[in-house]
Amino acid sequence: MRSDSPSANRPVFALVDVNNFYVSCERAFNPKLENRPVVVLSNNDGCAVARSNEVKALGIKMAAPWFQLKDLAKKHHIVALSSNYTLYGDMSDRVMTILRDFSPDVEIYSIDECFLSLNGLNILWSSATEMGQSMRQRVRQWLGLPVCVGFGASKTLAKLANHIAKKQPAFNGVCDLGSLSSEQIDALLANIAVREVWGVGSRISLKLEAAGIKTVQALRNTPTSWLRSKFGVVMERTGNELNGISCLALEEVTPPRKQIISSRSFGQLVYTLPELKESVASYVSSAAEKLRGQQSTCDAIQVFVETNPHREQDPQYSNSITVPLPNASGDTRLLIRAALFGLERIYRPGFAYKKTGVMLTGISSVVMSQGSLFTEYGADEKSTKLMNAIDQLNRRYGRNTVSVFSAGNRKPWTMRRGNMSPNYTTSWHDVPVAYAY
DNA sequence: TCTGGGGTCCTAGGACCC
DNA sequence: TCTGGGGTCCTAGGACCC
Repeated sequence: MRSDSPSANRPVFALVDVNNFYVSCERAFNPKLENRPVVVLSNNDGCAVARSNEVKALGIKMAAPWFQLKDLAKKHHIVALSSNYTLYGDMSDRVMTILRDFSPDVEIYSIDECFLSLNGLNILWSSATEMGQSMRQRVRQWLGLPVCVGFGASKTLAKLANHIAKKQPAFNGVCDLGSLSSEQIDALLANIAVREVWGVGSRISLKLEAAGIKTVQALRNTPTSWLRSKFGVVMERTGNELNGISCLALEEVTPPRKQIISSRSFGQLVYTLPELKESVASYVSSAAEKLRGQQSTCDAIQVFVETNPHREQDPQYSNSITVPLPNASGDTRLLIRAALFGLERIYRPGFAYKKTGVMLTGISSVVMSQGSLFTEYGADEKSTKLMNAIDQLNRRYGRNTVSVFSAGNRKPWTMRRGNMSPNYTTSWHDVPVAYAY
């Protein structure tokens, strides 16, 4: 099916995205920044993480190191601001609230973007374009933020339409691919680099270009079977999405995180274990807070350290270790103890450390249901059969913590799967599930 | 001197079990 | 006792996103 058929052309998704989000938030509270070149900097004022159009026009790239830009900044009077994530988070919530008035089906995709499902709602408007203009006006009027809106028959097309709305002034901030003829679409897509497609990053675009596929139009006309064989299922899906075959559904509820990272670069190099410990402890504490916030536990914590790879004259060292927990937990003190235990094992004196952090893994939701399973085995059988019984219990009740009692002394005991990865430990408490004797 | 901080999914390959 | 295939779990690494 190609996008020539009318049903494939009908817009199903909208993508709304705030232009230069962090910069626009700062401008909303300080109108003097309007029409001036502005950047917002990352932690420690290291990199430019948001740029106004004036700054983009100077050729300054995303995540460009600020110290390299100082001369340019002086010359063009660039205003540089430290980031204020509390403000941006709050503004983001307000944008999403406004957009929910346009459709109840909203997927918050990132801090400054969301997908809306139109689902026939657009009959309230004479056209999708009119609906998009109304969104723009309302967000601008109520919050002082500029947004662009793209409409398409798939999420990938809506993203692409948003890109067009942003780059081509003739669209006045709203682009509905469904309102264009196939000739118009062909002409548009033939002038957009393949790199701009959602899902095509730097590596894949290089390979595509080497194969002569340089524009979005060329990618759209590439057989999806070829994309599959060269790049896998993800690119195959992208190919289908570009042709108006929607493969990605709207995800309204954000699923709980499967890993939670907390890490940061140091403003100044760090040499000693006590300094690293202090940082690690505070990162664990914020990660654990997020973990409990989503009603989850984790069963392992990974901690890592890195020297500064940009200082090539210095000896380099980076390492990480995964510390399994005896029981799945979200307890800050326990997690800190585990992380510091790991940190001591990977710390090497004599290096200048630049970055450290932790990652919580093996995250599962806290399951309220209780389950128990009693099995009896002879001593010679217990290792295998007991593990099977426990796995079965895990599957049946979705629990990852269970208890094992030995008939002899009734004392709960734990067992580790000998040849499994050290990450995979099963431990038990709470519920008696099996007897072994 | 100064170079972000989060996340996701897919794949290949090893180890293990039956 | 020998052999082997299929399924599954795990990890590491690579790609992507903002």
